[in-house]
Amino acid sequence: MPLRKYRATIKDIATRTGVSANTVSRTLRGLPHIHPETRQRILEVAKQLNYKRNLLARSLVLKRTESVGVVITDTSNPNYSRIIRGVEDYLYQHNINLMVSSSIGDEVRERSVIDLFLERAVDGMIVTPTMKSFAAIEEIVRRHVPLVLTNRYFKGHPMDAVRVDNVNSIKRLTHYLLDLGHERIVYFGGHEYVTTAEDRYVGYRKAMQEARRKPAPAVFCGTAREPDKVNRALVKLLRGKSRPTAILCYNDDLAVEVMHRLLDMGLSVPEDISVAGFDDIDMAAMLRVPLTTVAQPTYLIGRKAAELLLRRINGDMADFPQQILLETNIMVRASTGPPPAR
Amino acid sequence: MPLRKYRATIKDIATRTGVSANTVSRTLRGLPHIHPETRQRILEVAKQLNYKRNLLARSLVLKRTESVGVVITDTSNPNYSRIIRGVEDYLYQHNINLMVSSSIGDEVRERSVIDLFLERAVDGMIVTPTMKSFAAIEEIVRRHVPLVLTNRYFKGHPMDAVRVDNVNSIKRLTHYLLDLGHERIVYFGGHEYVTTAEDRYVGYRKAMQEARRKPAPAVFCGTAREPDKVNRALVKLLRGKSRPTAILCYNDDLAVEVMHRLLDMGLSVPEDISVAGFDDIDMAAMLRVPLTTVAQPTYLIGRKAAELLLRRINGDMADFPQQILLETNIMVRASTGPPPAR
DNA sequence: CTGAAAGCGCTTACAG
DNA sequence: CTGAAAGCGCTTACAG
Repeated sequence: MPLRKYRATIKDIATRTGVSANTVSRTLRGLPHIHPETRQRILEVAKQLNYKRNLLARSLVLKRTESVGVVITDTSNPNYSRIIRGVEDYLYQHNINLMVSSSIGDEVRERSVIDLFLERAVDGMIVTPTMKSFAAIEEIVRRHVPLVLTNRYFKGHPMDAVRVDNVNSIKRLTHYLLDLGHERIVYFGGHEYVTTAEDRYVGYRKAMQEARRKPAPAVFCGTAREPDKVNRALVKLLRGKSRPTAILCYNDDLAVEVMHRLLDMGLSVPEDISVAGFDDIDMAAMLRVPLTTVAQPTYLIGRKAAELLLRRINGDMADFPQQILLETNIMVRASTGPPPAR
Repeated sequence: MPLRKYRATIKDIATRTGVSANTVSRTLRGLPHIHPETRQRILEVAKQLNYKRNLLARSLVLKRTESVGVVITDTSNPNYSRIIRGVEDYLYQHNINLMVSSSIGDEVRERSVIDLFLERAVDGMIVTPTMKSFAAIEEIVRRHVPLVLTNRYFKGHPMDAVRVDNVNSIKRLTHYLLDLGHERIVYFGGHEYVTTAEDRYVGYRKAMQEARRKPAPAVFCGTAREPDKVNRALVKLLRGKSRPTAILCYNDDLAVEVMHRLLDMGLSVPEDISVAGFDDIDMAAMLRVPLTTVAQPTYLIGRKAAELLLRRINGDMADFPQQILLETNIMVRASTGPPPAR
């Protein structure tokens, strides 16, 4: 049994001031045509009762909640929490509340948190889809609730999205390795159903083709959260007849894992094998062997997504669907170098 | 102008089914005493209209929003975002929405986000106070909105709180250093108005006193976000007549900063000087010199806070005010060792 | 400049 | 088993 909290209402102020609720409401909202004395009395009583408006009631009539929902893979992962912070800072300026939920890459949880946001009548959503199902996303669209995707996107479903150009980023990174003299470069890790992993593989292939090298098949062996799978794939890769001289990892978490495995095996990075990642996580520069990687503007992704979403919420549908691609930076560090001499 | 979204209501279902709104409502909530045929018709129409309940309206009458607000220093900092994730996972099981806001250590922003949560009528809040003012927190209490603090607390204001025992944790860490033979140990960094920093200094002093060593004055020189201040303090410390053989840093971010400065100066860690931190951030184990530190159960702090908060929201005031102290772990790594021989 | 009434989409007694 | 009415705390036309 919840404790009964007293909360002054507009009506309370009205009766104590001897005016109507209408007048109180208009005064509180700063609308004109209120007699100065009336206004002052109302304001005084409001303060005295410690009045705070009830946004619930307001939202119900306005059909606008001034709240936005973010569904993201994992709120505790800095790659995502920085996006959240970017969203948050922008929304804060507009007095809009932010609800967050982690999908943890699980389509059931994804569906469930999206449904709850829908029931809660958020004005819009920003989501990094799990990509395991389109149903939940489709439901948002069907209900005409403004939606901006981040990081990933669905092919053949034109929707607003903010992300980096994964294809091009990895292409540049691959060219950098090619220029160092590498020939046997492998794309390693990630899930093929996630567009980021797929796009990165595409970028790698493009670079290889441009350099007239034969691309190697991608090793979609999962993420750092599945270390056993990753390890098996890595061992297999190294045992193959033509061992790669460079490994492009799906992301930094994986690259850290891979690099440490290699070092544990007694190999040297980058002397025996170069390793590169994606994300530029905090520890990348601090590692025993600082990691070459691609820096994503995560905070900015969040901010841009929030900006676009608010435009949509306010009815501005210009350039729909809009794909905002943000710039990445190749951070060259010690984990990559020329291939070993033959 | 927001686009007009169509949304089926209970009334829509009622008219199309030829029953009253009451009956629809009771059916949808799974209450008994509904004729099976009526129920089925209602359920069918609801599905057909793609009905989703409007939690806003529900909350208004129930005086319960099934939402909770979290105010934390910085949602993008893993030390905090893991707390959020702990809160989130627990709330998810109870179908409660989570709103988050960063105070960024700024009392104005803190006040403002708390006020918005209050207007939004959250059922309760979890906050890591900035400690720069008590007013915002007091407002929550005054309105009888359930509140659980995390990490920090206000002296002389008994409130529910979940945190680690900073005093004891640092005491143990200091004893470990004393046992290694250190005599000149310094507590470094943080702000004196933050209870965590203060408590850590107290813990250090206690250990020193127990070992009959003279505690050194704390160097409250701020956090890693104020690198210049920190650096000046560090240089001054090292130039002093009795240079410390070990530095206990307020947190890991600071310890990383300090350690790298020392290495840059050509000093060896831990041969010339030992360095320890607090938090066990991800990179701590991966650094060039892996960092000795205190691991906090951040996820669990969030989870426990959420558990306690839900109990309070449900009217269970047992053991109020409750102070939940969670266990820490001293992670001994390479950044600490015996002091240099004289 | 101000008020009475209706309504947002639900739930809750109260009848029948 | 079902319905009519009132009400949650606001805002919005509409009068005056």
